Amino acid sequence: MARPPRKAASRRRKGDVAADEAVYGAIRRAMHMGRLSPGAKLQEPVLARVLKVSRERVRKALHRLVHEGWLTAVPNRGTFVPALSVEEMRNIYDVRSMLEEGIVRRLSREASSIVAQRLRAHITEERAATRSGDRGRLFALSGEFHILLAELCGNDELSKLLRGLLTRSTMHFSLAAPERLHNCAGPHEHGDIVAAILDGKGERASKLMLSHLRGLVALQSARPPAKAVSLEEAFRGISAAR
Amino acid sequence: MARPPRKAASRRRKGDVAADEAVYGAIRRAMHMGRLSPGAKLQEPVLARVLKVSRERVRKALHRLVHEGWLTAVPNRGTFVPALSVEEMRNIYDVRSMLEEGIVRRLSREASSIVAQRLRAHITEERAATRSGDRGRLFALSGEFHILLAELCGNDELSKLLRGLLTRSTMHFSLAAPERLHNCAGPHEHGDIVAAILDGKGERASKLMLSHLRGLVALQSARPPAKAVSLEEAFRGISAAR
DNA sequence: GCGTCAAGTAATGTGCACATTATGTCCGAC
DNA sequence: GTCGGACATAATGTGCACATTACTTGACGC
Repeated sequence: MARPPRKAASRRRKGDVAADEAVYGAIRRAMHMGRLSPGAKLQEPVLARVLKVSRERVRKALHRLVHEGWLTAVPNRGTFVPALSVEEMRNIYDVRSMLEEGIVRRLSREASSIVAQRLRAHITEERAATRSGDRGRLFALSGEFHILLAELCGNDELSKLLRGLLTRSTMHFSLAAPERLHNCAGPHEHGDIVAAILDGKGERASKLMLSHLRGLVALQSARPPAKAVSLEEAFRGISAAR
Repeated sequence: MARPPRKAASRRRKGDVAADEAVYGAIRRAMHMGRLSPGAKLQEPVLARVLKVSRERVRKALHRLVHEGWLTAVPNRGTFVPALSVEEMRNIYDVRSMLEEGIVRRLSREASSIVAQRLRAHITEERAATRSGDRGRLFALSGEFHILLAELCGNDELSKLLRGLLTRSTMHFSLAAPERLHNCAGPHEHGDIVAAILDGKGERASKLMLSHLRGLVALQSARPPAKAVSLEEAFRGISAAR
């Protein structure tokens, strides 16, 4: 016979796959909002108490974040927010350059009407966000532009890879300059790239994208001195309830 | 006071970070040797018994492998060897093309004498392995060639990314055609690419690499019907002891 | 006064027991 | 004979208790 239940069916949900995602998202949000300074230590008991979940769930989320490159783990020491050197950052943008150069080249070669429509719609949204001064929206749109380009290639591997690189890039913007309006130099640069793509000018689009990315690297030079705050403060208003 | 030890210092090693790596490597080796067919289910209790480790350690290794793309996890179902579709494979090679095209272009532009030396040494090794008929060595060298190119660029992010893509590519060679001599069409193709790089012919090197990668995709067309074996047989001779 | 070392404390790491879920099997009804 | 459902079994998922390690505080010796 089957083992008799002891605690008589606790009210916990069945799948609970959403709980992992919630914890993961909460930590990710805190980083994206610039609440965690580079070098900060993410203690499991504290996070478990703040997010109202078990320590094992926090551990799992931290492991995932470490594996994705968001955090750095030191054995028997803990998990930390990485303080990326300028060289690491430059490397990320180098890889992005290679991929995104290929992306705009391909899109310039074979841009369908659907692609053109989605690109133009995105630029329109960016301009609207700029006019209305919606900082958060523009920040998100600026990043999504690069994701959109990758997705329009129809290659899932490509999208996934670039998404990882981009999140790590934009994280540094959040950490370095949360007060900045947007992570990309301006919507008009995106507009120029789109125009070149839709004109079939692959070379020009490629060059514009490369200089655009170079501009982003330059923006990262000045980094504020990163004030340290407690985890309780960092996660104020952020929960795993979602 | 501190909690008194109960079992009086078991003989387990201190760090035990090597144990995780050993389990991870054992599973990875089994896949690389073509012992696990696509669709095979990796059961935690079986692996724990075969590899002589705890189930939690197996779980951790499986989670890592899933996150790296080697395995696929279905909630409450288990972990499986993915049966990659031809489209997924084509996507991987597409991304590889973008990255490796940029790599050879860069190396052609700024190839130092050290780079030249290492490239020539690698080609020499490949030729020696071909002459002596050492299948395993040649197989490994063929893959490492692409890794070497990435590493010579001096970009850690690039190396790491390409390594992930390449292992997934070569895994399919192992799964699809373990009896094949090498995963690349031949060492002479690698030699031609190196020659073009060292001559500073970026365009030619780029075109050679692209056709080389296209050739690899073509090799994958014929896939044998994947006979199913038990995990005990698959891991015969493979242990976590290393 | 300063460096060194030892004990306490709180973190991380891990094995275990239990709950939950899916799968396979058998029996019965139609 | 086949379809449907309930039960048994074995897997996965998770919280908990404990071991181990690192850091901190304090005292002692030089």
